[in-house]
Amino acid sequence: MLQINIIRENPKEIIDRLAIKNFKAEVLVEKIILLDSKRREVQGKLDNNLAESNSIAKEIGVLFQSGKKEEANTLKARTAELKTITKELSESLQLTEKELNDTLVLLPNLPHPSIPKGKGAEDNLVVLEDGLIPQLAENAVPHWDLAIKYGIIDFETGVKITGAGFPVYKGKGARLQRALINFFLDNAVENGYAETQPPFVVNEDSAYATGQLPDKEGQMYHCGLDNLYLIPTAEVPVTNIYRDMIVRGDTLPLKNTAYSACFRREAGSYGKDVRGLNRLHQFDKVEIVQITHPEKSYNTLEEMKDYVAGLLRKLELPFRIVKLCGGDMSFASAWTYDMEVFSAAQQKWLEVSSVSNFETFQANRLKLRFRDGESKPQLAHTLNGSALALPRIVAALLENNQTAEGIRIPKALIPYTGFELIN
RNA sequence: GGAGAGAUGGCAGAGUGGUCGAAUGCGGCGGUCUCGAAAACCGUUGUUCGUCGUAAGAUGGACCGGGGGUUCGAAUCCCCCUCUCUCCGCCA
Repeated sequence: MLQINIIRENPKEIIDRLAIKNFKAEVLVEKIILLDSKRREVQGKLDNNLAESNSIAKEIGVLFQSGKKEEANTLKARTAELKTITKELSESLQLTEKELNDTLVLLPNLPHPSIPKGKGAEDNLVVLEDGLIPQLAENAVPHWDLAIKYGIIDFETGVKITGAGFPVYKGKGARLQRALINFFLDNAVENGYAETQPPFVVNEDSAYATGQLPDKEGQMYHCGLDNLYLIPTAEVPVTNIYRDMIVRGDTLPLKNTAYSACFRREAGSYGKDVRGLNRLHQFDKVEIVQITHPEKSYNTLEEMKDYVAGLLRKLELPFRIVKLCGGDMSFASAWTYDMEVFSAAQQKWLEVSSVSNFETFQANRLKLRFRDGESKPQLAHTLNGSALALPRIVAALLENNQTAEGIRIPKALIPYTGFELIN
């Protein structure tokens, strides 16, 4: 959520910058400015009313104690009038505030000034390509066929026990999952991220604070009986650790990593994009989260980007990094890098990580602030990224490393898997 | 699932319906003392929204889990909700 004072001070700039995200903000901004000034006007009146009521109440108290009942009763008559006005005003204030807030949450985050305008994925900027794209043998097959061939991922049994998008990993497939999770966590810890095990289910407040609610409700699995949501990413519980907090400035940056299963309804997805491991309802991911000082967040973004690139190099996967254009960026992000791995049998780039700086957009809803010395609390910046999401990594590993003897495990991973070959 | 207790400032913990944003202790910050530190002593110590001000600040409002109500006046009384804790039951 954007801060109201920024909108109040530079409405024109807000509109222009949101246009980069192909978002037409004129009407909303106008409405917000109007509601904001109404809010302040009403609040001023209400405050004056309450001030008068308060002072009369005090007078009455004094009069009662000195036994001047009649005078007290005269004053009571006046407070009755004030009371009606106060009630009206505070109802009006509540309504205005709610409407203002409801409108405010509709505005996406401002893209960083360096973000190019663009319609969609085709306008993203490739900032780095790394690794060699393997030349596969004639008879190379996509990962869903390899999964069956080696008996490591069982999609059909997943359908039986749950439904499509919930595969069962078996044998070396399951072992590979566990190896990747440990590999990613160990790397993150070595890089200064504090390992965390958050709940996989969150309450409404948390889902709201990180922006899943109110608008992306349909993307999450909901436990109606307890009104809890299955997390779509560890970002939600991990970032919420810091909800409603004012931290000391010298404790920044706060760095956390967490493994979690992620649950996504993926309503509306269909077709060949969902084949095999490409898009699942439940998947595993290791997430990295940082809370930083506003002045340092863009250095941090680069650092996180490089960190993820390092992981992909260790896995010996060909990848590219794209800087998303305005049109392809998420609602809450100010700057996003996507990391895409080349899956050689599918001949496709698969997104395996997304690293974003949200600046104060999330912190504002989270009420996550820091204080430098004695100064006023100030909103922190939040960043997060996948490091990494497993299914597409597995897809690429299987496809790119297929040989006549079996699937070769990258060197860095062998200590974790305990085997060099899936055969 | 059953029974009970509770929710107050960073923490602990008081608070006959009026002068309570809230005692006290701890912690934090500043100072005195000291070569320095500890101890002791003194002072200070929340968030948020208006208005005025370039600012420092001044001033008014709100906030004692959340929401309603009673009252001239609510941390204090009433109702609803949420959460936490204890005991019993069940159980990884």
